[in-house]
Amino acid sequence: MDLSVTPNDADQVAAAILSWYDQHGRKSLPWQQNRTAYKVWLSEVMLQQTQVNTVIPYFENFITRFPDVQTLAAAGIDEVLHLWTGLGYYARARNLHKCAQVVTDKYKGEFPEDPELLEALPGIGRSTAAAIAAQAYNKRAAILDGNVKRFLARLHCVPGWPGQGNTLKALWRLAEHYTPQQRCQAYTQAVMDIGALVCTRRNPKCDQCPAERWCAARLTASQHDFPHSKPKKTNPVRQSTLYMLYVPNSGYLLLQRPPTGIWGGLWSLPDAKEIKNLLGQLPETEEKQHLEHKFSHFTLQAEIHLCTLNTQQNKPLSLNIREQGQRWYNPEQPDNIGLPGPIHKLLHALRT
DNA sequence: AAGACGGGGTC
DNA sequence: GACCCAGTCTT
Repeated sequence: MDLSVTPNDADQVAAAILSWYDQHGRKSLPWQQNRTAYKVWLSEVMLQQTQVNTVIPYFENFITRFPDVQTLAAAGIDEVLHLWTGLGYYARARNLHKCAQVVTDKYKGEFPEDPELLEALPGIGRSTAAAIAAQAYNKRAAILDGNVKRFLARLHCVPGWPGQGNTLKALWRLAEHYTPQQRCQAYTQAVMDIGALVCTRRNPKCDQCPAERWCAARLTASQHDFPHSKPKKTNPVRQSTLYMLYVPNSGYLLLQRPPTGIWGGLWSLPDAKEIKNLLGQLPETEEKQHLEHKFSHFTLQAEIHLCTLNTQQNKPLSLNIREQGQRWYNPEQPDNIGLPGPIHKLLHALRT
């Protein structure tokens, strides 16, 4: 690893990056128009582990429904999760909502400028705090997202994969090293753009890169070796049984999942144990479907039991359904609630 | 320090 | 089908 850098190098590299940004950088992303800290924050949280093109429609929907942080703070979590459905990592949506409330109550609706204060807010870590400080307030703060990690790992041939402690430490050191005192808003956008558009994972366009002349990987033709990829392990398979319990004139029974864990806070189908708790017994299965869904860390295989409960049998259920965390869902008139993608698909595939 | 947490895009 | 992505939080 080549960490033999001098301040002079950093100034030159940053100047080249800024010059590249003026010519080629992205300046018309939705959150760059009429820029506010609220928009920057919302986009940055959405962009955690999610790519720009996926985020754009979600961002537009959120801004339309929640034009400012107070409106978002005042909304119900169910509606926030509903608009978030499909983005994944639903803890982000819960933290987003909580953060909006803290900013509204504690900061009178104005996001703080200090990265340390920003990082103390729910859902804002070191990189996102820096991104908000730099992009919304043009303060000097170093970011280190996936794009910047790849760019810096190549620039200095940093060994290891970015999940490793030492690797991350080296990358943060480099990120701090190159971040300039001036024009930090443009610089942070520039390094992200370079990572996304030029220093891509495969087929990097080194001839278009403003840092080509300083890049250790380019010099040794080892761009494809950096950053090292995460050691892979085989994903386990988890099996479960889920019930699509239909009650005429009511809909399908959904239960809200716990706030943490898979599909946290979202509404999903009950499993056999939950059905038994509610009905005292398992209803007769009319039809079975198979569901397979791959998560990043395991594969879910579920057997879906389709059941219909007639009105005479469902007395106890009718009473219990008033409990919190239980609801009927009518696909014909869907509620604005958070539904996991595969569950939404199941509930709406029946209309044949 | 390591693992949990999603769904979509890409090749 | 494998791999990756504008990270953060929990243990």
